[in-house]
Amino acid sequence: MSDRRARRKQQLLEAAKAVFEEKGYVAATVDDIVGRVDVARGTFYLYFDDKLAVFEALVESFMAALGQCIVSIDLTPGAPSPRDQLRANLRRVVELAVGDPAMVKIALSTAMGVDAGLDEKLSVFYGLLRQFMDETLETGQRLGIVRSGPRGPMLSIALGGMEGLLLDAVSGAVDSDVDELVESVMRFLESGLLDRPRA
Amino acid sequence: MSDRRARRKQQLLEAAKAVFEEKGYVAATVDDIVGRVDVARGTFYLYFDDKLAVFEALVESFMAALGQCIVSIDLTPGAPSPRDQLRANLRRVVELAVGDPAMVKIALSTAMGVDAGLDEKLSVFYGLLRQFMDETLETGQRLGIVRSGPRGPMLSIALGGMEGLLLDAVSGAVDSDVDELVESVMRFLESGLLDRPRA
Amino acid sequence: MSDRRARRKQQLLEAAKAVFEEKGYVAATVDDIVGRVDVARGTFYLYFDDKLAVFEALVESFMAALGQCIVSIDLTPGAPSPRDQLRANLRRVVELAVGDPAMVKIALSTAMGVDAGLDEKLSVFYGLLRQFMDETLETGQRLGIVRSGPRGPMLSIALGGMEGLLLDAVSGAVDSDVDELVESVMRFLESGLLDRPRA
Amino acid sequence: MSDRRARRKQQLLEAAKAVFEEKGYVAATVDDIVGRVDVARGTFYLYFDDKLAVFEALVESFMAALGQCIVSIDLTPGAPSPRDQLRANLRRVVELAVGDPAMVKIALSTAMGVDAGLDEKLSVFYGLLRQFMDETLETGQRLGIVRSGPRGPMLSIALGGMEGLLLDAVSGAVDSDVDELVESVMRFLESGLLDRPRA
DNA sequence: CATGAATGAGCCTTCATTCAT
DNA sequence: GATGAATGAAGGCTCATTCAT
Repeated sequence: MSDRRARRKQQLLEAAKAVFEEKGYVAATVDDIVGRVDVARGTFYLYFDDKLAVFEALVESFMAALGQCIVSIDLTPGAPSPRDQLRANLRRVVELAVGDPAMVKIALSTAMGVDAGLDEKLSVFYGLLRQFMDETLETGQRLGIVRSGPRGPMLSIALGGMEGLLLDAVSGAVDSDVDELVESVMRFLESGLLDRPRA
Repeated sequence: MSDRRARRKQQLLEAAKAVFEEKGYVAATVDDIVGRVDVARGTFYLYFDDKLAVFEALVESFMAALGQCIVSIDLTPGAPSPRDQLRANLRRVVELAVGDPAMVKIALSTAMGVDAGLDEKLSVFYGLLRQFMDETLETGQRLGIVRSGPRGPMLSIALGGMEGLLLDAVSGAVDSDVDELVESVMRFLESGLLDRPRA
Repeated sequence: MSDRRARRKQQLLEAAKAVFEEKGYVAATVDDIVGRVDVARGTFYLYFDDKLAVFEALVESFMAALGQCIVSIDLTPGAPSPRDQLRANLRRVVELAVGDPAMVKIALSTAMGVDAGLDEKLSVFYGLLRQFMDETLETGQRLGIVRSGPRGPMLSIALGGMEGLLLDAVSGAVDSDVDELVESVMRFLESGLLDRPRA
Repeated sequence: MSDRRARRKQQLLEAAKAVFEEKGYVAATVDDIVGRVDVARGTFYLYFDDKLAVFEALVESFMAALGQCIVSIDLTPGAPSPRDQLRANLRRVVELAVGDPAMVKIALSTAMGVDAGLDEKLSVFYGLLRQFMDETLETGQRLGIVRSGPRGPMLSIALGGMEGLLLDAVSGAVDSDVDELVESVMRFLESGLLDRPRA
């Protein structure tokens, strides 16, 4: 039954996720993974070509989910304000992250440098994300919603800031309440960290 | 001949830095390192206990340098404004990073998850950095220089943002002009990304 | 349903023959075989004890067929000349070989060294063949049809020569016209390769 | 010292030769090989890239030696008769074979089908050998030394016959006296197996 | 009869580390 | 100090074979 197969594959994916989170990709062994599901080593290879394949499956599906969270700002009259749409995007991303802490750690701390092929895919993904955000920012600048100035550093800081916040949230360094996280980011985007500089 | 020893050790450290940057800690082999210095494999072990030791030496010295960059805000009358002191701190960090791109990549992309012992040390370092910044922020809030509100998320975003910016700078995604990088961060801290929300 | 069984078994035998020819015994997998018949892996084991069993079945049936091709020289008066009987033997062997090129390749290139048990059986078969030929040669020598001298090397060369010719025929290195092959061998047996040595 | 290395490599080559002869390439394990020399498994990989590499080294050096045995027939006046030169070629080949029985078994029974790359090299070698012999035969035919007729089958039979004889010689099925082996082949080449057919 | 998921022994290969020279 | 040959633990992967359905 393909049902059985699907279940087994899911078990292996989850076991792999846990193992990768705990030990990192390289230290993780196929034995660790199958040990968690209590199946033989060979079984693993019935479902994945090799160790890298599970890792890729995990990261890619997470990246796909992340991609789903982010939708273009709708500028048609009657649509919610860009600010609210941005907040909605943020909220979806934060919810995704908070709902799958292990994947956040895996994707953000161990995914790069694991394999040339995967690195390439991740780079492409990050590149697309960055480009998408860049276009959004450009539109925002035209509309006077986003402060003017070179967008490159803004993007790097904003994306890095999100990564930092999410990582700290899932690792318990900051409270992982979705509303609070979203508002924190919004405040940072809106007013930065320092109080209004005089003049 | 302690001079000779020191030079050899330095050669090995630099070779290791280059190799770690190129291949990541795990994929890097002791052979790669000694091959660059054109020295026998056994020689490596005359200078370092094991592979992890070089890595730690590199990361720790970088962390130490980083620690030197950051000095407490001097509130005595007559000292430069806190804003200028913050900017000076930032500038030192950015200069350090831009001056040693390889270490930035190593410390920020491959350092975590490599080894339990190293992870611990890094955590401690990050924890101290975070705590120091937290106290700084607290002072800032008391003085009305830093916007009020929970500091945890602010810290996570700010530190993550710095990481993101520095990584993108050393990898060429954004221009690595020190002044521009410093000003970008300052603007982000001062006004965020979005323009003044109306009302 | 013993008919159905027989058909299935035949399908598997033919699939195995093709796979063994292409990849050799060791590289061939049970999966390759069942994949060709589009049958599940377990099914294979309903018809054969193990991988070696199919191989043996193939080789043994080929050896049996080969054995059928070779009949003792009939010396009764009125029988065809020994030369013609030899030619007839040869023709049957050549026809068998040309009609089943895959088995020729399998039996002559990959059969030895595969498995101790099979090696034993092959050795026995070759031994019997050799012994039979030896007796035939002896008779021939007594009748003055076969040149005198030690028969061992003659046998080795003649049998090896046949193998070489048949292998080259089925692999396309020499033309595989039955008549031509038979006559080539006859000429070799009758006059060797070199022209009449002078004096 | 490179001396030590050379000795070790030689030991491993000889151990590998023995193992390949006994078990065949595929059944042979690197463990079998190092076990014979009583070194650790890793040591093997200091001298050869992988299991295939030793095998290739063995086969190629044997093929090279074989190539050395065969020299073109010298037709200049005053040179020994072509027949004697042929005999000398034969003798060198036989001596090589008798002096290294294991390699004969390896090269003639297990070398094909082991690896695509090696197969290619062997095919090229056999092809060259065949072509060389073909040219020699052609010259012989022009000079009236070699019987006329299509050379393809003659070559297949002669080469196959040699293989058969050498294999049987090294495996003890026929006496391995060099002179006798050479003369057996010469007789076969000169007069075939059957006695002079009448008329 | 047929299926195909599961098993697990076994092999190849890598590489950090040691140590005799 | 320096060398580099040797070690051997460890892990990825394959595939013949079994067995519950």
